[in-house]
Amino acid sequence: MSKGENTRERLMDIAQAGILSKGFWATSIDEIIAEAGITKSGFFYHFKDKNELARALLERYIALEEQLFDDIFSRARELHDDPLHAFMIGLKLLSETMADLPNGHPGCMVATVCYSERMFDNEVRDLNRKAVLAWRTRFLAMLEEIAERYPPRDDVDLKAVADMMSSTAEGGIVMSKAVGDPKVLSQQILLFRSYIRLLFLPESH
Amino acid sequence: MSKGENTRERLMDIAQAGILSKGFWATSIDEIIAEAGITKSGFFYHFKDKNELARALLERYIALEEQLFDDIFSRARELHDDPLHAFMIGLKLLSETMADLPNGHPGCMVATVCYSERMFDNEVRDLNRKAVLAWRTRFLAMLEEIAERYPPRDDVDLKAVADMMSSTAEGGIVMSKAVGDPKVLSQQILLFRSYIRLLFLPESH
DNA sequence: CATTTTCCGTACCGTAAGTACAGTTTTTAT
DNA sequence: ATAAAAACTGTACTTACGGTACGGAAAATG
Repeated sequence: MSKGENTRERLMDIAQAGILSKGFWATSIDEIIAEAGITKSGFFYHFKDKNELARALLERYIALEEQLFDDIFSRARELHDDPLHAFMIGLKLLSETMADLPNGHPGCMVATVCYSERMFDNEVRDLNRKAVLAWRTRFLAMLEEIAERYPPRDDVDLKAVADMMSSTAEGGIVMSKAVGDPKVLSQQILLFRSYIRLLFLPESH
Repeated sequence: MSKGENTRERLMDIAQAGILSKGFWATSIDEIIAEAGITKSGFFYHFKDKNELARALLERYIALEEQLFDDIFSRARELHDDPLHAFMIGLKLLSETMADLPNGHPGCMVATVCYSERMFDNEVRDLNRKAVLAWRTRFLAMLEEIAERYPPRDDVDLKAVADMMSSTAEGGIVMSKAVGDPKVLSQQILLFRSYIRLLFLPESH
């Protein structure tokens, strides 16, 4: 990593920490550059305005999430060949990963953008939309494979069930932040897992 | 309603619309007073600062939500005496109510506060926490009544299931906003309903 | 009719985003 | 070693916003 890239990453780290706890427009550039030990001109050399900072942060965040999902669900598939059981294992791993975050999940950049959408340009909003639709596609593929082998016990739209994974995460993060209890998020993921079990797993009499 | 209260309400209406679409700190006082046709001094007569505006908005929002839940689930109980079926009817009604919102759900003030928590004082954050805990209590009571008659088919913490109602709503709102499709929220509520059915309703062979 | 409530007008302060632009240091390629 | 490109610094400025201070006026109310 070149020196320029290094500084850029550092600025983004500092910005993200502030943004997820205080909100985007409450995190000042002055504050970011003070912590980074750089001047304002230096900041604007890397990002032409705050919107570009937001875009960069969102892109990086989305890529990291994709990586996390890839890691967890491919690991789960290694542990069990059946798509349903692998998915269940993956959800357990995900729940544990979330529970192990020292101060709870810091917040989702996607939700941050949603709750101040008008302040970002079309490019940022579109990036956000595409990330969520990519999650939908990812989980829909898993669910379709599951549904082939295990007929669902309720007439549901699998696309909506795929969205439920993301929705559970987003909702869980908000709830965790609201009540100040990091456990709520992992608990909600486990409840989604419980739903998947009841929806697909045949009753064992 | 006196003239003062009237103006106060109008200011809050304008502020809320801006806040839910742009975020709290992106909605300027100048912008609010311009739309309300009032001066800055007039604004600060009603709210000593923006924090007090946030507190007032949150209080009003929470009260309205409580009213909505009261209406829907008491109406549902009128339609069916059994707690499980009444809950299912209530969820259907809630889903329809959300689907009927012309431009989709405008956003949840509770989530807005969560995603800029450090910018609000303890009073506002505490108000937020209490509202979420009140939702938990409300739905937990319903679920306990259900669980008495219908033994759950999975070993779950009913408190977490109660939280799942709020989590589904919060997550659904974020997802709806992200993909730009108001239907996602009502869809997610119906999936929560599907979970409740599978969790409590005995299999009909 | 007196008083309180509900505002208006104006002037001001500090902070933040962003611009402009010239100059300087540090890397990197040749 | 040196030229060129990359990564900044420094200063000065503009605009917008949150918030304060304070005197006064219109309007509702008892």
